[in-house]
Amino acid sequence: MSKGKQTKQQVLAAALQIATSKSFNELTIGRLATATGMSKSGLFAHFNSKENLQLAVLDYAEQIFIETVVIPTKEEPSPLAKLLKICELWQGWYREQAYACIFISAAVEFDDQPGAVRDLVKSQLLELLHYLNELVVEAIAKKELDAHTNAKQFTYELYSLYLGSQHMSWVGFEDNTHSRFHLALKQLVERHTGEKNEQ
Amino acid sequence: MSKGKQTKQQVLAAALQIATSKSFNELTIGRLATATGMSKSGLFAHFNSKENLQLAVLDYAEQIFIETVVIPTKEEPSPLAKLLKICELWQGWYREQAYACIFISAAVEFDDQPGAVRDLVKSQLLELLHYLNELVVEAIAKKELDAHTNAKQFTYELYSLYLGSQHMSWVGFEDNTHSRFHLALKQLVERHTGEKNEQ
DNA sequence: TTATAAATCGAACGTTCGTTCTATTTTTGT
DNA sequence: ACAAAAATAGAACGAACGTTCGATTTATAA
Repeated sequence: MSKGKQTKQQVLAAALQIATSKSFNELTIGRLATATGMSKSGLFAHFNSKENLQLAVLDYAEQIFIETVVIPTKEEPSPLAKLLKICELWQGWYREQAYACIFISAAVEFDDQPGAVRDLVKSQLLELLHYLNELVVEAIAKKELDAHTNAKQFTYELYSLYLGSQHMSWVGFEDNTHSRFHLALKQLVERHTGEKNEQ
Repeated sequence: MSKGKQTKQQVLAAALQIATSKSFNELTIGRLATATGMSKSGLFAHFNSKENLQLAVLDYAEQIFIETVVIPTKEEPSPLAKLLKICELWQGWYREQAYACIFISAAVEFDDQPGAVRDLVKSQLLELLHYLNELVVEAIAKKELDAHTNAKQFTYELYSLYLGSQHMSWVGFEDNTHSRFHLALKQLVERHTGEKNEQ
C-alpha cells in the first residue's frame, strides 16, 4: 500500500473516532488535523472537500460495520439464527462506538440537508433494512417463522425495538443492559412461531 | 405583555421553525437575526448566550408540544384511550414539524455534548416516557390492560414503534402513511387484553 | 542514483461564528 | 410631557471554518 493510502486509512480511523464519540458536525478538518498530527492543508489534500471526507468516513464505517456485525453471521445455520446473531453483534457495535451509532447520528444530522451525504446514509440504512427483511423472508420460507408472518411488519418491529433500546438507554429509561430489547425480541419471534394465529 | 417579551416570543417562534425545519446546529444567531429582521446584537440581548437561546427554544417547544398533544387528551375517558389519543396527536405533531421531532433531533445532536442543553432535552424526553408509562400503569389498574402486563416493557415497545415509524419513513422503508405503526400498536394493545397468557 | 511524482506544509483568503462594547432609538411609568 | 428604563442597532473582536496556493519535503520508479 502506498504511503498516501496508508495515511488516508489512519486519517479515516481517527475521523470515525471523532464522528462517533463526538458527532458528524464536530468532525472538522482542523480538529482532524490536530488529532492526526498533520497540517490542515496536508490532510485536506487527501479529500479535496469536506463532503468527500464525510462520504469517505461513512464508507469506512460501513466497511467496519459489515466486518464486525454482518460477516460473522454467515456461519449461522439458518436465516433466523443469522437474524438473532445480527441483533447480538449489533449491540456490541453500538457499545464499542460509545453508545451512539454513526449512521443514525448522521441520518438525524443530515435529515434536512440535501446532498450526497444524506443520500449515502439513507441508502446505507435502507440497505441494512433490506438485508434484515431478506432474512425474515428466508426464515418464513424455511418455516422458521409462521407462513402468515408479514415480513416487512416484522422487520419494522425488530428494527424499532432496537432503535428504542438505544434511545431509551440514553435517555435513562432503565435499559442499560438492553434486557428489554432481548425480551421484546424473544417475544416477537415467539409470537411468529408455533402456528397460533395472529394477523 | 411588554414589548420585550413580545418580540422574544416572535423570535422563539422563528427559532423553533429553524431548529425543526433545519436542525439545532443550524440555529445560529446571525441566521435567526436575518429571519426576524433584527440585528445580531439586538437579538442576542434577549438571551445573552447561545446556550440560553437553545434552552429557551426547547422550553418553547415543550410548551407547544404540551398544548397540542398532551392537553387535548385530558378529555378522553380512560387511560388507554388517552394513550391511543396521544399516539395519534403525536403523529400530527411530527407531521407539522416537517417530519422531524425537535426533541429527538436535539437528543441526537447533543448526546455526547455535556451541558445544560443535553440535560434539558434528556429530562424532557424522560418526562414524556414517564407520563406514557403512568398511563399504562393506570390502564392496568383499571383493567383495560391485563394484570400481568409489564408496564415499562409495554411503554418501551410503544415508544419504540413510534420511533421506528419516524425513522423508517425517513429512510424510505415504505411507511409514509404510518399504517405500520397503527397496526403494530393495535396488536400491542390486543396482545395485552383478553387474559391470554404472555409473560 | 536520479528524475519525477506524490505527499505534506505554512501562510493566507474570505466567511461565519458567538460575543462585547458603545450609541441610539423606542417604550414605559409618573 | 418628560425622565428613566428597556430595547435595538452598528461596529468590531478573536476564533474557527473550508479552501487555495506555492514551496518543500518525502516516496517511488527508471
